[in-house]
Amino acid sequence: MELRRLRYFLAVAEELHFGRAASRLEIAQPPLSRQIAALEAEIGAQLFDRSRSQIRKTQAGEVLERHARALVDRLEAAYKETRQVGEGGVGRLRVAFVGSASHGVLPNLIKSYRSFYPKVELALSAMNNAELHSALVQREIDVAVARPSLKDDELRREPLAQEDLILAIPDNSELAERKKIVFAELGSQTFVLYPRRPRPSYADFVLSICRKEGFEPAALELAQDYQTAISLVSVGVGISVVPESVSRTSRPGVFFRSYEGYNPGTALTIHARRDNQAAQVAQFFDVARKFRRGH
Amino acid sequence: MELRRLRYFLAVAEELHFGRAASRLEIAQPPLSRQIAALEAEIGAQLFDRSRSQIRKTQAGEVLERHARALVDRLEAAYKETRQVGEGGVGRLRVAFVGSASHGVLPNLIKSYRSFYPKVELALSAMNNAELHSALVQREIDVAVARPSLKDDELRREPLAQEDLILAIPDNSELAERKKIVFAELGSQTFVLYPRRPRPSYADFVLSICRKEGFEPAALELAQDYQTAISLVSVGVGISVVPESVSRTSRPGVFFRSYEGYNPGTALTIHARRDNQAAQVAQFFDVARKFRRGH
DNA sequence: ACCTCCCATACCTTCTAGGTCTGAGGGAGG
DNA sequence: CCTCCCTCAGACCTAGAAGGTATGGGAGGT
Repeated sequence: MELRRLRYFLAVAEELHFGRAASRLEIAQPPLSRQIAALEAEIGAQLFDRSRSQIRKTQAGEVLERHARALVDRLEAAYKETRQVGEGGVGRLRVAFVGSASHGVLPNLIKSYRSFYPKVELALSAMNNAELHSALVQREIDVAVARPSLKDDELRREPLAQEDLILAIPDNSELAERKKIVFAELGSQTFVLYPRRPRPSYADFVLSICRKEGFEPAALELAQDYQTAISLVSVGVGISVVPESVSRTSRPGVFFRSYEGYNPGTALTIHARRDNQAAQVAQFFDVARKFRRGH
Repeated sequence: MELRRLRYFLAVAEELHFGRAASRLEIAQPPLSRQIAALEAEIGAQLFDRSRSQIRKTQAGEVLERHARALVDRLEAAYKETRQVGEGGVGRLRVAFVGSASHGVLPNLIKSYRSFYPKVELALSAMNNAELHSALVQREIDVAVARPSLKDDELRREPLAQEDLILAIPDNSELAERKKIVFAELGSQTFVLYPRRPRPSYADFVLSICRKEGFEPAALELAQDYQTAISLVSVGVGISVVPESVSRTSRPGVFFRSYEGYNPGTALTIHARRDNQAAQVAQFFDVARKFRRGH
């Protein structure tokens, strides 16, 4: 059951002449005769009629020829496809990102990657930082775009973007009327934040700004993710501290306003398992690097 | 591009463990590692991630696995089908016969063969002796049923049936009224015969009976084949000498009558090229032999 | 009857796959 | 933190399969 014999068989089936088939295969004629004989023994059927000067295929030979041709072609195609997947030109890349990344540079990065590698199927999903980390560890995703980053020595990381913080304010809030907003004066507001675990969380980060500005928020409201948080703001539950890029998408019921005061900004970082050697991942990182330079 | 490597690859892909895969393949582990490495080099893509204690397939590995499984299965199926065709259980058998054989033992022989080898596809066609011969030589058919036989040392032959001759008479002929018909008294009749070439032909054979009975027919009418001849009889053109078995099928306008006089009978013989070693042919001859004994 | 063509056999050579031993590297447990 | 163990890979040798050359035998053609 070796493919060499099928290839030899096909050569003979096409030439109907052992000598010519052998020279086409660049071997001598006797080894070819032996290989065909061995194939016939292995299959248990005569493949050629050699009784005359002109040899011809038997019925069994005709049947095998059809199959063999399809098999050899298909094997070649399989090798080719496998190689292409290995090189990263085709395949699949599973990317997950924090919800608040979906308005800034990420969509452009995705577009850019897609134009470089149009045959790579992208599986996109939104998660919070904790879910991103576990999905990476479980190998459910290949690339995670986290804010600001995930702490794990198993992961390689690459900064993607740095941006200022701004406030998201309900449009019925008196804050919306003010000309300028000073962060230190927000002590009486309700702050919409995300879950505090795992630490250090984005919530801790925001609270550290409050502390720096000299107050603890009067009230907190926790949302599971960015989408929920911005919805709570839009219905007037409270204000939220968000990356500047989300203001590019306007949303009914929500005003975005910059503020005066401590603004450490926030970063987006892309992550992948160090042991994920897939070409698609390396290429995603390459595109991200180029993208950041151009930005 | 050798199949062995694909089989090895599949074993590793299933076990995800070189040692276990090797023992399943009944080889040692190092040769297996080398073959997989060689396969990866040949394809030009990493197939397994070996960075951790637990091996895992890469994307390329997943792609190749699907293809490889299908390929190995299909090759096995191809070998099996080829073997079966070689053994004659399945395949194709092209049988041609003289038109006058289609009413006697031949239909029963065909039925019998079909019940023994239901998976052999039978291609049946009717020809005259000359066409049978050339079709056999050209390998357009595998088996020829001729009357009485074909003279060619390239052919093996086997008698199938022997039967008496009878007369086919138009129903408006005065002969149809007679109680008994004496062949020697048919000198004034028009005889419907077949072409005289190639010699010796059935026409020569019938004329030799006339000569033996002491006359030359008053007139001859030539038809290309049996079906045409019997049609000419049915419209009153003349009488014809035919094998007894054709009388089993009644035909409007034609009476079949036996006669008194020289009746050498006529034989059906099956033929095949000596160099046609196909199992289906041998099996057809076997069935014919059995059939003749039972008859 | 001889020649020619073509496939098969005999015998030798070469190369590839398999075996054994061993080392390197990571993970787990003391 | 060190050690042991597990697993894969490299070095080296062996064996077996595939390839090469020389030659024989059978069929067709002249």
